[in-house]
Parts: sequence; C-alpha cells; structure tokens
Amino acid sequence: MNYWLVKSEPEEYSFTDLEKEGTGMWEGVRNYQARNNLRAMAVDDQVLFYHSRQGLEVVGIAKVTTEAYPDPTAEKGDWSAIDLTPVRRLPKGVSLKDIKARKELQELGLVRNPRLSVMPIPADAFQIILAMAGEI
DNA sequence: GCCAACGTTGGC
DNA sequence: GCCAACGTTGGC
Repeated sequence: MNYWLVKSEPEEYSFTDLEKEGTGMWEGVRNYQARNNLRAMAVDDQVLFYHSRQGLEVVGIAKVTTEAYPDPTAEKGDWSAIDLTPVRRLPKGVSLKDIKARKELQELGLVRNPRLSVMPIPADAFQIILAMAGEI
C-alpha cells in the first residue's frame, strides 16, 4: 500500500466535486514526474486530496480504483490517467502553513516542489497528516 | 494580481 | 547538446 497526494484547484475540481461524482477520472496531468507517479499507483492506494490556489489545505482522503490507463484527454503524447473515489473528508483541513511548520514534513514534495501535482507521501508523513487532521 | 520557480521549447 | 526565452503553476 502506497500513499500519495494530488493537487487540484477547487475551482477546477474540488473534493466536493469528487464526492458528488463518486468516481473521478484523474486526467490532464502533463508533467512527466507526475505521470510517472500516476503509473506507480496501485488499486486501493490512499491519496490525500489537496486544494491549491484556494484553500491551500489537505481536505480529504481518496483511494485509487484503477491502474493507470492512457489519458483520453491527451491529443498527443504518452500520458496517463487513473480513477479516484472519495474515502472521507478530514475532520479538519490540514493547511500548507501547518505542514510547513512541522519538522517531520519538510521533505514532502508539497514543501520542496510545490509545482508537482501528483507526489508520493511516505507512510509516516501520511499518518502525521491524518493526526493533524484530527483523524487519529 | 504579482512574481518566483520550474519545465519545456527551439535556435544555434 | 547547450542555454536563453517562454509558458505555466501556485504561494503569497
């Protein structure tokens, strides 16, 4: 079981949108590192859902329901998509500010490379974020 | 809305 | 193959 974090601008596609949809196709990734992360995902991997630009916080947990498949929105190039389904909304959002303030979370891609849209999260960091959200 | 950081593109 | 120019992302 691996853990990931995906980012979306809530204006584009929010966690609430994913909850409404039930299953959401995670497509449109046009960055090789992010694509490779999508391809490394397995069914049932847990995914933190982060709102960028507005919100700036981790709002919920989703899980992966498909292996990576060719991105149908890609007109050219070799891109991938996966499907996500919501697991639950976090009791309270975990803000970027709070994440940056945690010594143990300084190595996260979110902190080190804020532009990467799909990134792996170490299991211990995942647990820390859940604890910060009041989940544990 | 601004701008820094990063990735990509294209001229040489 | 290098690197300057450009476009995009996302925190502030």
